[in-house]
Amino acid sequence: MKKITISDVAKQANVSRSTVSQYLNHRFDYMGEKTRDRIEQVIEELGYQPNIVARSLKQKSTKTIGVIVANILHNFSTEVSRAIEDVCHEVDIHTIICNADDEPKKEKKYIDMLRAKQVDGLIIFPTGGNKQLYQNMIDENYPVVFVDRKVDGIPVSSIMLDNHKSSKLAVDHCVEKGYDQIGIITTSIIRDVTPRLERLEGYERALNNRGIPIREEYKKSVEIESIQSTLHEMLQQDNPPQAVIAGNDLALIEILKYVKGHRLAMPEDLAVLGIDDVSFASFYSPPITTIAQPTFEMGEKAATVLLGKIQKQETKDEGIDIRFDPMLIPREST
Amino acid sequence: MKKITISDVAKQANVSRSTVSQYLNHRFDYMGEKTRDRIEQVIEELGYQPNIVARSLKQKSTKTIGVIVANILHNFSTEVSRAIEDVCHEVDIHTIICNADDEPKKEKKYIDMLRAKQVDGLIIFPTGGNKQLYQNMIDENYPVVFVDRKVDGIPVSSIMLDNHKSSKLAVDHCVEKGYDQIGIITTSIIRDVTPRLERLEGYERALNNRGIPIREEYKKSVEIESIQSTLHEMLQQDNPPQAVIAGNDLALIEILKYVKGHRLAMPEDLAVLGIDDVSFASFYSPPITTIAQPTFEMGEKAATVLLGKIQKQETKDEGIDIRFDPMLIPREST
DNA sequence: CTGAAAGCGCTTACAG
DNA sequence: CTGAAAGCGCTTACAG
Repeated sequence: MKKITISDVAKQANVSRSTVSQYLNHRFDYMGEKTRDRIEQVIEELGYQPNIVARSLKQKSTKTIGVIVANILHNFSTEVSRAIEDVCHEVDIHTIICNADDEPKKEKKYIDMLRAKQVDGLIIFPTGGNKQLYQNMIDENYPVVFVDRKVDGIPVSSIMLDNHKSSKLAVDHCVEKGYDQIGIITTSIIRDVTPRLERLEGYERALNNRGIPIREEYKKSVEIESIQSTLHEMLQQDNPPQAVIAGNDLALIEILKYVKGHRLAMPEDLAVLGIDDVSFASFYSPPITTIAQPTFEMGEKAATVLLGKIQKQETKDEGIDIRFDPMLIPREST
Repeated sequence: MKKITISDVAKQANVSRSTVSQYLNHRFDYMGEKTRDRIEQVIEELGYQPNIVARSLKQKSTKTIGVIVANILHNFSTEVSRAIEDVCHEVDIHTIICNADDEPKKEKKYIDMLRAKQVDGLIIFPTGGNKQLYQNMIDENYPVVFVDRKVDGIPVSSIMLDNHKSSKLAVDHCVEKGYDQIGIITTSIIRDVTPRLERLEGYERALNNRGIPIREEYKKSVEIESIQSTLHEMLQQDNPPQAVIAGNDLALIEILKYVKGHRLAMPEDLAVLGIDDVSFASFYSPPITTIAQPTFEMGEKAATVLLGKIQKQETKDEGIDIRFDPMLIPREST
C-alpha cells in the first residue's frame, strides 16, 4: 500500500493542494463549509497523515528539541528529562533524549546529529569537553540552555542546584546529629564538573562555619570503581569519620554496597547521607537520609527558558545561572 | 548567521550541487581528485552540515526507528531500550524512545506521531488497546516488532521472556527452600497483559507439578496502589503464605515497602522473591532473590529483527514469538 | 473563497 | 568526470 500524500487528498476532494494545506493548518477563515467537510471526509476515508518531514523542510522548524544528558545513569538526568518532556508535550513540541555517557566525543556526535536533524533548540548537560562547539552555537544564535553544569567562558545560562547549600545542609545535619568527623566522597573531578566542585567547596565552607577543621583524608574524589576502596581506606585511619556524605546517587550506591559488604550498621558504625534522592531511599534498611533536588522544577525551567529563546528568536542571555534550592529529607541512616 | 546549504558549498567550490551531493554520499568513483579536495576544503571552511530533513524527504528514509514502551517505569523497559539503541547506533540508525504510560491513547498518539515523522520502523511494547492500528500497519506492510507482550489476533512476532518458566523457577526455588505456602502478587491483568497472565499460569502449573494445591487467596492481581493492602490481607489469613512472589519490579517494590513498614524479617517472617531484577537487589538488606530477564539480548534481538524487516522490505512474519530464558539469582530474601 | 507557482535543501537518473 | 533538470511532500504569498 503506497503512502498517500496531500495530492491524493486534493484530487479526491476536487480541490487544490493549497486548499488541503489550509485545512491541515486550521486556516478556515475563508474556506467554504462544504469544502472543509469534503476535505475532512476524504482525509478520514484515505487515512491520510501529513508528512512532517516535508512540512519541517518548508517551515524550517521541526517542532522538536534535543536533550543531551551527560550521563543517563544519574537519577537526576532521567527525572529532569521527564519534566522537560512533560512541558514540551503540553505545547506540542517533541523531545529527543540522548546520552553522552560522560564522553565529549559522544556529546559532539549527538550535537551534530541533532542539529543536522534540524531540532529547534538544545538542552545540554554539558560534559564541558566541547567548548568550541558550544561557542559556535552561540555565535550562530542557535538556542541552547545548559543544565546541572556550567562551562567556563561560555555565556549560556545554566539551570543548576544551589550546590553549596546542599553541602551545607548535609554538614549541618550531621553536626546536629552529633557528628564532627564528617567525610565526603564524590565521583571524579578531573573534568571540573560543576556540581562536584561546588559540593566540595560547600562542604569546606560549612565545616569552616562550624569551626571544624578540614582534613584532606576525609575528602575524596575518585572514579566510581574506586569509591569502595577509597571509603575503606578512609575508615581504616586512626581517626575515621563517623559520617560520610555521598556526592551523588552513584557514589551513594557504592557506599551502600561497601556498608553492606562489611556489615556495618548505619548510623551506629557509619552515618551515611546522599546528595540526590534515590528510588529506594524510603524503604531501605535503614531508610537513607538524602538531599533531594527539585528535579521537576528544574526540568520545567530548562524547557521554559529554551522555548522562550526559540520563540523570541533571542538566544542571547547573560549567562546568568538559575539556582534551585536543595531539600533535606532526614531519614534513619544518619 | 544564516544556515548554509549545499548551494553555498557548490558556488564556493565552483561545482554543481549534484557534485557536492555525490561527495557527501561518498560516490567518488568518477570524481576528480582536485574536485574532491576542493569540496572537502570548502565544507570544512564553511562548517557545512547537510540538512537531514531534506535528505530524508528525498530518500524516503529517515534512518530512524521509534520505540514505544508501555511503561518506562519498569526497569525492563529502560534496559531493553538501551540495548536497542546500542545495536542501532552501530549501524547509524537513530532511535526515538516514547513512553505510552500504559495508556492506549498515548500509545496511539505516539504511533501516529512517529509515523508522521516518517520513522522507518517501530518497536512496540504494546498496551494491547489499539488493535485496529496495529492491524493497519501490518496491512500497509509497515515494519513493526513487538516486545514483552503479544496481542491476540495480530500476526506480529513478539520478543518475550519465557514467562511460564520464570514462575516455575520461582516456585521451585521456594519449594526447595522448604516453603509450601507460596503466594504471588502481580499488577493488574484487566488488559490481558501477556507476562502477567503467563506468570500466573506458570505459577499454577508449577504448583500442580509439585502437587501443591492452588489457593485463590494466595493469588492476587491488583493495581499498584492496592498491592500493600492486598498483601496485608493475604498475611492476615489463618494460614498465611510463607513466601510471596512479586510479579514484576514495581510489585516487588511495593512488597518491600510493606515488609519494611511492618518490620517483617525476610525470609523468616516472609520470604520475598521478585521476577525482574532491581538495581538495589544485591546490596539490599537482605539481598533480594530475583529472576532476571536477559534484557540486553532481548533488546538486541528486537532491533535485529526490525532492521531485518526494514532492509528486506519484507515485513511479514508468521507472528512466531521469540522466547528468552529467565535466570534465577538466589540471594538472601528467600 | 480557491488555485497556480515557487520554493524548502537535498538526491538521482540521465545526458554529455 | 560533471551539470541541468526533475522531484520528494509540503507551505505560502499572491492573484483572481
